Amino acid sequence: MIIAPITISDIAKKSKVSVATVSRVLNDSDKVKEQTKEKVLKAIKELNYAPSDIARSLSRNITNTIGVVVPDINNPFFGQVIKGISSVTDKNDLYMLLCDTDENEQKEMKFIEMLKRQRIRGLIITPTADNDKFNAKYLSILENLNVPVVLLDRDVKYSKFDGVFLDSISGTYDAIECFIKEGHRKIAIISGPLSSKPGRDRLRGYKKALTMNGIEIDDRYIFYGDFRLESGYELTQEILKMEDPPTAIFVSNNMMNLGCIKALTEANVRIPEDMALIGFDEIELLNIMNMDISVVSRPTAQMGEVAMEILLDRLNEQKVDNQDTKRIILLPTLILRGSEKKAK
Amino acid sequence: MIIAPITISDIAKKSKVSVATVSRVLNDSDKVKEQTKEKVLKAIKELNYAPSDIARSLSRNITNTIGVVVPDINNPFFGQVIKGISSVTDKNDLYMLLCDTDENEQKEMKFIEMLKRQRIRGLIITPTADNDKFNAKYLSILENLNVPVVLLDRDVKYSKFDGVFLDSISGTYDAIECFIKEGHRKIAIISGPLSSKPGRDRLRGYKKALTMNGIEIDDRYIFYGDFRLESGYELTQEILKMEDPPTAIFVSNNMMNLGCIKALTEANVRIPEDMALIGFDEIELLNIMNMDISVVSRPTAQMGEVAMEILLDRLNEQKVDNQDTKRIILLPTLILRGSEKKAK
DNA sequence: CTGAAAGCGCTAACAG
DNA sequence: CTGTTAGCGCTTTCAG
Repeated sequence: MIIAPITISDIAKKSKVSVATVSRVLNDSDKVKEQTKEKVLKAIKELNYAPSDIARSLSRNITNTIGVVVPDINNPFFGQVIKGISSVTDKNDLYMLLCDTDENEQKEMKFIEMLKRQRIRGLIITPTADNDKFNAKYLSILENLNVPVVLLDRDVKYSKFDGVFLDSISGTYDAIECFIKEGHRKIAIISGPLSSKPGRDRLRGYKKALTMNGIEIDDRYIFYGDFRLESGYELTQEILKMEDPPTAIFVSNNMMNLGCIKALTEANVRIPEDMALIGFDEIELLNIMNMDISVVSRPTAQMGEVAMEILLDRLNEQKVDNQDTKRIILLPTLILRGSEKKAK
Repeated sequence: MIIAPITISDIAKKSKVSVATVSRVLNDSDKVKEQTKEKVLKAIKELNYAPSDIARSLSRNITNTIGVVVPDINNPFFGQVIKGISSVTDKNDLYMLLCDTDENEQKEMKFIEMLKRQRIRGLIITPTADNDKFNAKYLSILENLNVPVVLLDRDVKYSKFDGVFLDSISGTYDAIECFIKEGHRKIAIISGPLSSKPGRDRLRGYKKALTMNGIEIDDRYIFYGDFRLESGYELTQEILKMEDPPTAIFVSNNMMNLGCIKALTEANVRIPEDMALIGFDEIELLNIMNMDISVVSRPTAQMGEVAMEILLDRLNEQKVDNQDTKRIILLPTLILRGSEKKAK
């Protein structure tokens, strides 16, 4: 189904001026006599004309679309991030080409190449692999885009792209220190996998907080999960079976946190009377259900906004080869709701 | 930051053929001698060339992008829908221009006009206003797009666009009938606002089920909410205060359902021993937390898929003016988890 | 099989 | 102020 749309020359003809003049009123560049301008505007209205951005892009040799590549739209984190990005694109007449990689690296590379053909002006991306392994092919594809790239939440090793990240270490540090101030001494952590940076960082924050507060690190209290609900559930059960159990648990992400809460609830362990708890990331439902769990909260929408603003700056830059990488590291907020308390 | 990308003529020059030939190997149209083809391919690889989709679009007078306009990405329903749409676009070399209207009609109209300039080939949209009021301007903007439009979940009055919807009536009907089979006779409904079609339909399904099963409709058991959590919460409190309370409640959407559960929990009303419950729409986290609430479940991702497939069919159609509107009405599924049971 | 050349719809000098 | 014209990067006849 193809319907030839109205073009600029249709307007020119109808209003008896040249296409150049029409173009001028369209971009209100130069001066156009008020009278002719009105004629043109009238024709535009009558024919219901909308200029073709694609012709314009070709002619100007620049588009107004940016690419956004995320691993999973259904993850509330990315939903928020996209909202944040949109809020900036909306104000700047930019379009968002959205790709959902499903955490699939192959798909991701394909998307990036598609976006290159679309001549996106810039890219905001959360790479699928938060990998340590150096992926030369991946990096070269990204670099071959030849447009500014802003990383979001996940880094790409050996790259010098701009990025917006979160300081996991300090978030965890604050949480643990809060436990300590409450009087807890035996504090467990359900950590993420050490192969991921957030996993490592959160564990690091935990250790640092203990050390700085003169509490010895006890390996028995360190548990390694995989960020999925089940592991939070199982590890919590293990914790409950310990001979000398902790009085507080820090859980490194929201899914494991749910698993942990599930295990505690099933075992009739009251929070915080029997076990104090702080988790990483909000869980909206818990708040709704009046379950007051303290969390380290990330400014998600803001991450999207900031990423887009960095990108915008790059787009407006004059120098082609600005080498100074902009890396913004946002701080999470510790939100206390009582679950961190220590029984007297 | 602008870097002139490699063009087709760079390739032509480097491989010493004409641009026409390069174009041919790019589209593997016509026959190209194997040998020259290889030369060209080699040059493409070496220069890391990617053809410009926008130049191609202009020349072919057709793009490969479709517009998707939703009211709120953060609503899990639309997240799923987008996944469904993506699954089809991915396979068909189509790009998705995504717009989030924030339930704002002005924004929505602006987006549609932007999409027109982008010369999208088709549009999938969930209109902001599920309105009865006839909005001539809105309709004309949509029609002026001059591309196939597929409505998703919400209808536009007096339009003849294709669409994918959900049969709310039958979903609710099944739920209520299930209550009745369990032995419930006093069944309440927390309905949505009657100004919305889903609101009306769900109430209609409720009434129909009662009538068909010879149970008189008792207006005291009909409560009107606004689809938001608070109203579910408050109305449930009202229900609990009734002199002759129902033994079962049907709640018309997920947010009100949460509110209802919250109220029941706070009042120590056990589900289903003290009050049976079925809600409309899944709430993922309830399942995770082992809260077994029966629901009428919508095939969300499938709605997106189907919508995109309808659109695809339209794009491939020969006739420009195919008048037969395609309207698919999907059936929800009643998922029983025990919360519908009647105490003996 | 391959090249020349006209256009796709618009912008941007360059004249006038 | 306004018109003419040469592209933007690609596809697509039309010849050869």
